[in-house]
Amino acid sequence: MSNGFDDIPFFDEEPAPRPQRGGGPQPAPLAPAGGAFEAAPPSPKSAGIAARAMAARDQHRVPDYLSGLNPEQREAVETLDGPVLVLAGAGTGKTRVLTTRIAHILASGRAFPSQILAVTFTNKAAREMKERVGVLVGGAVEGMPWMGTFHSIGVKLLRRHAELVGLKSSFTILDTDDVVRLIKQLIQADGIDDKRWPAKQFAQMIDGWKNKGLGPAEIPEGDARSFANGKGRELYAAYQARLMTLNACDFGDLLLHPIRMFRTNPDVLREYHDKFRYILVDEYQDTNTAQYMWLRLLAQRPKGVPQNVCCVGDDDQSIYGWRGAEVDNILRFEKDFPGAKVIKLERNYRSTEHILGAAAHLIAHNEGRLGKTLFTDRTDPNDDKVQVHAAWDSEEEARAVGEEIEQLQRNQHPLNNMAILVRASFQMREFEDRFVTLGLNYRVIGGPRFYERLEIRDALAYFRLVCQPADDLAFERIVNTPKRGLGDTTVRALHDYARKRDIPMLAATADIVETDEMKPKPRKSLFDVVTMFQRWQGLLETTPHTELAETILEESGYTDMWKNDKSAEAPGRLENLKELIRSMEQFESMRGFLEHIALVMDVEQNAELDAVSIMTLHSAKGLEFETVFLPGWEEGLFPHQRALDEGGRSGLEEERRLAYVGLTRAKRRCHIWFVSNRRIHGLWQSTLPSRFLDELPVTHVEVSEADQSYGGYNRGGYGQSRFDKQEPFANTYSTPGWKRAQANKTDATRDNWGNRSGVSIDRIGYGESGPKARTIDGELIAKSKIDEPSKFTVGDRVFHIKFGNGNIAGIEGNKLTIDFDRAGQKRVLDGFVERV
DNA sequence: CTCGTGCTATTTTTT
DNA sequence: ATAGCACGAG
Repeated sequence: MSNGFDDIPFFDEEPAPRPQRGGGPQPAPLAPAGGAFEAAPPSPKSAGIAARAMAARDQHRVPDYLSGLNPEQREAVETLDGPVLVLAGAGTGKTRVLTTRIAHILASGRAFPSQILAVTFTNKAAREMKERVGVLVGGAVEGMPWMGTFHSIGVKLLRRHAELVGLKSSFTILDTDDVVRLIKQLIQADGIDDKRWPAKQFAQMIDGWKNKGLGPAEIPEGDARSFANGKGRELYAAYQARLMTLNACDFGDLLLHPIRMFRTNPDVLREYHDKFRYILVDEYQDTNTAQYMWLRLLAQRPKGVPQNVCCVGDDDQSIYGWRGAEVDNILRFEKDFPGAKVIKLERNYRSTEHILGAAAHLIAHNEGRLGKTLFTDRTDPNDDKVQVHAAWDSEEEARAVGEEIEQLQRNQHPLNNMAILVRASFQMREFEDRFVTLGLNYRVIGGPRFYERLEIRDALAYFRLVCQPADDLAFERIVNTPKRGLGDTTVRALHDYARKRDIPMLAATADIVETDEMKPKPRKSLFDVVTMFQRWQGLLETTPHTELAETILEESGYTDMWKNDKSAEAPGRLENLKELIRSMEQFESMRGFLEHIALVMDVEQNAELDAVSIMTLHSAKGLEFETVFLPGWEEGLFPHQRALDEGGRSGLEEERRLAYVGLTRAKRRCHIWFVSNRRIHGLWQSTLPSRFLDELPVTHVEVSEADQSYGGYNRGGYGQSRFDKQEPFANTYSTPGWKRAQANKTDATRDNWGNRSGVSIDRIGYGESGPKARTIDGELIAKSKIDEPSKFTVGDRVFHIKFGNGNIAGIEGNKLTIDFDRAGQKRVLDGFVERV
């Protein structure tokens, strides 16, 4: 009680009032040394850390939690005053720095837990950070109310100040599905053809604008015109207006409303300036413009007051440009925050030198980097090089990977330490099929998510409507689910009635059943609906929420609907509904539960099972595995054709960063695969090895010729031994396609058929000239394919290695449509056929 | 209103 | 190939 802090509970969300509250420059150290910790409740762990930290400081010794850090990490942790940018390469201990920094701020008494704003992108990252800070500090995370995702913090701000942006504090959060349905209504209401102008596309446009921080008035004229015959802007405005009447926010609003609120209410902003003494941002390279504006508003300080902002990120791992992330944010940090200290973490603790060497050499092909080079001291002659494998087709690829995994398994490697990282999710199927046959456990990460399932969304709509009678989207979703004979006509009538009177649809329904506007049948159904909801609302405060949830699903006939459903998935859906109820148990109320899942759409996986992970490269960011398999390194798939077409050079660079992310996930072993034939959209396409293979350094990479046991590509895994019979095609590397790849590699403008011979297998992945960086020819290749006149003409008789002889039926750039004698009509790349 | 057929799109994903 | 969706018939 002596220092004035003792009465402030350590875990308290709001330790204010603080001595110097009320604006103006703030002295740097807030609490007297030890204040925060002595005020802690009797938690042995936190007291222990605190005591140790303090003791250590008194003795001029390094506190325990700092002692394991390398000098750069320590600098990043200990530079508490002023802006800091930590450029943390993959596997350099980024999370450790962040969490230790928080612990250090707390231990040195610089701030209370509630005065630290720590932002992440995903709930998973937030969860991990909380856990790890908890380990360091001992439970104090409970008292860190401002650690979370941009969105969850946004919600928190908005719930407090909703009225400042014209919302009520009870606003609902709409997810993508709701948004699309709402927009569709608006498009139709406007008499616009919703076939030509899909709601989904417009939802994405709005999302894009919001990512840039643009309201309806601020969007570029061109954008506004490009949708629905120039009605883009009006539609956007109408959408925002509709959200207001619904008292709802979409995800973008969770960022934009706080920004607007801060801009129009400087006094409120100042309150948060006083509050947040330290700001930390994870994965800074992924921030979009709106998040950037949000952050800058909060980070501002009066002149002379240090901006204690610490952003951690890696420009080389920026893989979300396509959804609005601005790498530029990280590149210009020093300009935005003058006097910033930039600390590079380049010492890698994760991977072997071969893996790092390969990754570093690959990423060096990108321009516009801040430039880091990962290194490790750890060199072990037993470490494998990165292995590149070729397979005939994707089926063989899956088979070979399966074999490799079984081999590792026989050598006592847990499946949990292995992952298959694909570029696109359609690639997963083949692996799954194969693993099912082999009886190999696997888990798919990031597939369709629990809360996005139909039955879950339906059930949630019921719950939402009970808690929020004004939630019209929920109403419309379930009013005729299960079927109650309420069709489009009825719902539209309700909708109109509600809009005219400016009341929610449920209320409108309650009104309308009192009248004779409806025919008897729908009227009866509507009456039942209204009665049910009134009953449930009455139970809301009195009945335990899980029990109420069950009641709702029973009484509404929703569970019966699935019980009577004969389809194969019905039992699973019922199971999911049970799971849903179970997951509600850990929440205090139905409202609390709904709030949680609006933001946290994922559900934790069963960690006990020993299984291989299968996921996309995107969802692999931040993870690590002993052994990583990277299949599908082929032109068109990886780098993806669309990234090339739509993103040009920067698209290619983002793909390359993705490759970098993939490689750096591996701790000890990394296997890359490419195939010669892949089925894309149902038809077989011949494929070229990815240009990224050319960009790997010879010193760290080894080409494994497909082993006999795999049936080898030159053994004719497919189509028997056609290869063996065709003289010129002794192996994949002397096919026309491969030759063309070689030709392209050295000179993209060269004749695609540059008939060069003598290409040996040693050349795969790198030229004889060794690992020197080459110019990036992605755009040239992409363009040349379209612009160049084809070497073929319609009607030509051609031979294809897989499909045999046929006649050309059509030509589109380098893609030929061919009527094959035996295989029927196919589309193939011109590089894979020869005139006969 | 419901069911069945035909057409289209098909990278990556969080909140 | 295939799944999801929209439209038209019953």
